[in-house]
Amino acid sequence: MRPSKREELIEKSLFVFDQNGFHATGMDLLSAEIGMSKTSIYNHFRTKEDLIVEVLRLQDEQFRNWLLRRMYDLGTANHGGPREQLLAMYDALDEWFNHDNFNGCLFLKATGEYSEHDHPIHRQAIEHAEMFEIQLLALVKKASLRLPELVTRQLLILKDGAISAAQVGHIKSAAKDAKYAAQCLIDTHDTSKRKPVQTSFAF
Amino acid sequence: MRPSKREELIEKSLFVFDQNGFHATGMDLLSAEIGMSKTSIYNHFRTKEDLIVEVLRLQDEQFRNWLLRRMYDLGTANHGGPREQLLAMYDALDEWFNHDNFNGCLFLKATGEYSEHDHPIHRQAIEHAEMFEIQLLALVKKASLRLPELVTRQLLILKDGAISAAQVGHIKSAAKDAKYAAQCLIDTHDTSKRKPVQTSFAF
DNA sequence: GAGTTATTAAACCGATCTGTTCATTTTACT
DNA sequence: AGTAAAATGAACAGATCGGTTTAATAACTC
Repeated sequence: MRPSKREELIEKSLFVFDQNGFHATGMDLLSAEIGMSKTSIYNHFRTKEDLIVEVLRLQDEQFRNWLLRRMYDLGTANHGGPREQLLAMYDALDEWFNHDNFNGCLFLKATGEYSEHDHPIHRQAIEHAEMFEIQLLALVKKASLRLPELVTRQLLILKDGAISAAQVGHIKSAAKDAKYAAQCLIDTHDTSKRKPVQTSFAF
Repeated sequence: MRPSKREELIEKSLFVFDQNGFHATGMDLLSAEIGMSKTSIYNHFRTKEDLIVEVLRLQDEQFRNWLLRRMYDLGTANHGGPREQLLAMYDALDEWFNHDNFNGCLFLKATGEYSEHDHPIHRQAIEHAEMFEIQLLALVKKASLRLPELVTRQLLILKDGAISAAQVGHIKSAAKDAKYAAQCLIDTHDTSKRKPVQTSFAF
C-alpha cells in the first residue's frame, strides 16, 4: 500500500480531468471513473477545487520530472551537451503527442476554465510555468547562449505552441517543426558560432 | 437595426464565453450578462451547443479578418512586403495581448472543454486553425521562402505559443519574443540570403 | 479478537444546470 | 391606429451540480 489511497486518488483524478475537463467532470462521474466512493473523496479533500489544486501540483511535479529527465536521457545519448538536451525537449514532446491519451496541456486548460488570475487553480498553473522556466533557463545558460533569458522564453513559446498545434490542429509534425525552429534559434545565439544575423529588413 | 438581434446575441455571447469559459457560463447567467431573455436566446438557437458553434464561427471570421488586415496594414506601412506582413503578425498579437479583455485563444479553450474530436464545437475550432493556416501559407509563399509549408507551421507554432505564454505566464514580452524568433526563421529560409545554417550538431 | 479506522453505497440537501411553457408587454410594419 | 411578430419575465420541469449524512462493511492495530 505504498502509493497511499490519497495519492492514488489524485493520480486517477488527474487522468479524468485531463481527458474530460474540469467543469465537465462532475464528482459523481469522477467517483465512478476512478472507482472510489464520493464519501471517500470528500474525506480526503474538502472541496473539488482543493482536489484540482492537488491534481495540478502532482502534474507539475510529474511533468517537469518526466520532461527534464527525458531531455537529459535523449540529449546525452550521443555524447551530447546542454544544446542537445535543449533540442531533445521537442523529441520528448513528440513522444508525448503520440501517446493515446495526449489531450493538450492541463495547465493551459486550467487557466482557460478558471480565468480569474488570483484563483488558486489559476495560480497553481502559473506557478508550474514559472518553475519550469527557471529550470530551462539554467540549462540554456549551461549551453552558453547569448541572451539566455530571451532564448529561454522563445524555447518555451515553441514548446507551448507545439502543444497547442498538436491539440487543436492535430498536427503530427508539431514537435519536429518546433525542433527545427529551436535549432535555428540556438544556432543564432550560439556564442561559438560566427556573427548572428539578427537584421530586421530583407529588402 | 442593422446588426440583427441574432448577430448581437452571438457577439455578446462571444465575450461572455471568452471571459468565463463555456461550461462555467450557465444560460441564466449568459441571459443576464448579455441583457436578453433566455426565451429569446432559445428562440434563436435550439441548444447551448448550437450557440457556441455559432459563436466560434463568428470569432473565426472576426479573428482572421482582424489579424490579416492588421498584418497588412502594419506590414505595408514602410513599403514592406510579404516578409514584413508576416512579422507584423506578432505586432498585431502584441496589441491583442495588451487589451484589457485578452483572455487567451477561444478555440484552444473550446478544444480543451470539448475534447471529443468529432464534437461540433471541437471541429469548429479545428476548422479555424486550418483556414488560417491556408491563408498564412499563401503569404509565406509570396515571401519566397524555402520550405513554405514548414515555415508556415513554425510561424503558427510561434503564434500559438505566444498566446499561451501571454495567457498562462502573463509574459508581457511574449509577442516580441515570438517576433524575434520568427525573424530568425524567416532569415534562415530566405532564398535571397546566403546558405542557411541548418546543422544539428554544435560540437 | 476487540476496537479503532477507513471505505462503502445510497439517500439526501439546496443550488444550479439546460431547456420549456405561457401570459404579457414591446416592437415593427402598414 | 391596428395588427402581427418578437421579446419579455417568471415559473416550471427533470437532471445534475457540489457536498453531507447515515448506517453498514471492510481493514488495520494492539
